[in-house]
Amino acid sequence: MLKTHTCGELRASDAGKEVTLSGWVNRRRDHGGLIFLDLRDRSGITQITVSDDPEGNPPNGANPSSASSNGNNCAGALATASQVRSEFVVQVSGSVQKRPQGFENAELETGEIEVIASELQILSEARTPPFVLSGNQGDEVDEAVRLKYRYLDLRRPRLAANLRLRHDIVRFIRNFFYDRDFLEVETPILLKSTPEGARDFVVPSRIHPGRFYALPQSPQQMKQLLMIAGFERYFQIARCFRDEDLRADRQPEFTQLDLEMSFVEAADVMALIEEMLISLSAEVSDKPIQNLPFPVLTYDEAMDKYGIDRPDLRFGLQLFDVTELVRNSRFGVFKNAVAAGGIVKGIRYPQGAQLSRKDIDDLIEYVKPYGAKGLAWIGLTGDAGDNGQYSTDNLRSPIIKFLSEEEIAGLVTASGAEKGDLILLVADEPGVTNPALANLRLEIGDRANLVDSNLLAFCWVVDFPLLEYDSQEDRWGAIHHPFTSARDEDWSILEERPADVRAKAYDVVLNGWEIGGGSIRIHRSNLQMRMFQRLGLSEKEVDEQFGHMLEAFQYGAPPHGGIAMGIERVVALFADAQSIREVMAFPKTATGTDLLLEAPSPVDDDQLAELHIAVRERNPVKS
RNA sequence: GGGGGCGUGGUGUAGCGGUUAGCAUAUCGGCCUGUCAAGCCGGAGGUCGCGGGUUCAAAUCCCGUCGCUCCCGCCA
Repeated sequence: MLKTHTCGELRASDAGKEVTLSGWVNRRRDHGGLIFLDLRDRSGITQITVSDDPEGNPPNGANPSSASSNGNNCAGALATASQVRSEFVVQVSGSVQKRPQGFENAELETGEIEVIASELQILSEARTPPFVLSGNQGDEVDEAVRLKYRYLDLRRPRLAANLRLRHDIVRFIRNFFYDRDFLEVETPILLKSTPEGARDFVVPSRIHPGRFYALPQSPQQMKQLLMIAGFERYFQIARCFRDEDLRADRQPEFTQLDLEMSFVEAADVMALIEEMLISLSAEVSDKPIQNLPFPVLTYDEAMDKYGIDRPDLRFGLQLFDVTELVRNSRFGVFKNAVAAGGIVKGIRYPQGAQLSRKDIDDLIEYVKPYGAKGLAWIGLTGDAGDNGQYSTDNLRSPIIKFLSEEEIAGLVTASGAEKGDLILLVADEPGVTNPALANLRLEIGDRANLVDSNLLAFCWVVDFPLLEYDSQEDRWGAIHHPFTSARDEDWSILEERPADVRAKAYDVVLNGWEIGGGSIRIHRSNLQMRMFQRLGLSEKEVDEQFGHMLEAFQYGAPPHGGIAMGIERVVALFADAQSIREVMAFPKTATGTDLLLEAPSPVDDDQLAELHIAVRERNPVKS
């Protein structure tokens, strides 16, 4: 070994030891005849002190010792140290010394000691890095630069800590399921394309011209087949691929904790995952869990109170519904929206009544991407009268003149607003009103500083609808996936009232991020067939695409269900990262490129020919 | 597919119609024995993403394009 100790382990109790360390030069502080090197390896940083004085010099020249030579090479080490630059890889031998009193560094684990170098050897020189790797300055650097030099970015303490945290989390998860008798099984990466769900990444077959494999969006079918195979408890840390547009929390390839269990009901899977998440949180985080056991919301409750199926419960500000109150309002925006089948909901902005017109306009702009045409707003600038009601004098609002006293009173009551608060309202179809207010709620939480970032607010969302109508394709589609079972009592209305069928599905949410979702599956082939038909697949299509599943269900399929959790999202939440890229070693950009490898890239014509592929130019050059 | 933001020495930024394109940091050289964002002195480094246009004059205004990013659609 080129080192006897790591750069993170030496303490005052090691004083006097002769050690050899190897690592990267984090920083150099050159005082001429005295040079300090901060030597970094993955375990930490140790200060190396290099001078031409082999005894190690007391501070401030209080006791200048003679430059006696005792056979080591301090002068050589000093000369080498003056050559050394940031990120050089060096090997140092020397003696561990307690630092002189007053010169300890409390910032460093090893800050009580320093290594007085007797030998210093450059193992590898380094070009000047494109950005500063020590400290946190690199956080400000353009992400494109960081991605191109990802191997340098990963030397930075924050990124390195994120990957270590990810390792700790995955190790914890594996051990948790090993201990509970789960079998870890690897499933294929080369699978079969199916039309349901996300767009597939596709791999051409050389041996079978014109045919393609698909990369797994998740190992869904394989894990169900493993249940039919009798394994009863399966899990896998599985790589998944989805060819869809990306976001801060979505990458084209990502990792799931995928698991499946036989002879269970939803409550069994939920209890197990809840236990896992509770102990995982205790293991890797100092933050307390806000509510135990995890609150369970139905989908309808979540949409009603938060406008979204993944509510951030770290703060209140529930939405309120005033559709009935304003159904016959003189205010046309409300009345017309309701008449058109829409809803009118709102949210309270605590102490928002005095926001500037610009701030309010910003909120209106904020809501527009979600389709809302605007925000109606009422500021409670003054006090309520003796009767508890607000008069026009004590309100600030462009719409007040359109509202009756009853409507104003009703709005104030429904919102729970008090003096100084601002009421914000959206009137539109539910598919616009809810997302607009849900995101507005987050924005208000942020602006009004209502979010306690030191909390872990887990919750379950259950009773999802099984199906949703796809107006573009004019058919019903599975919200979760086509193997999800309806609740037993709802099978009878699958054909007649598909919108009302609830699924045996459950999502687990942490601080407003959906970190996992699962369901109890259909395990009987006749019900699965009914489901496929409900989704509008012809018998031929079912046979071609899912025939193997239906056939498998005919050979003794146990009742089963499971869940999948997004590892990157979990790690990002525990790491306080804004993007899952921050917890991946080599992530791709928002357009799916790899700036380090420069992928995707063209391939040789020969290679294409072998795969029976012809590339069609997107914009043919006109000759 | 759509919308917003950003793009100026290596990095982070100021400048937003006429500047010698400023600052910080990194970098290079010199001095320096107690620093830990070391300090002090000095130097080098920019065709302002790219292309086109407007103008006497463009980093600055306009159009296009490329890249990064956030969001909508999409993501069972």
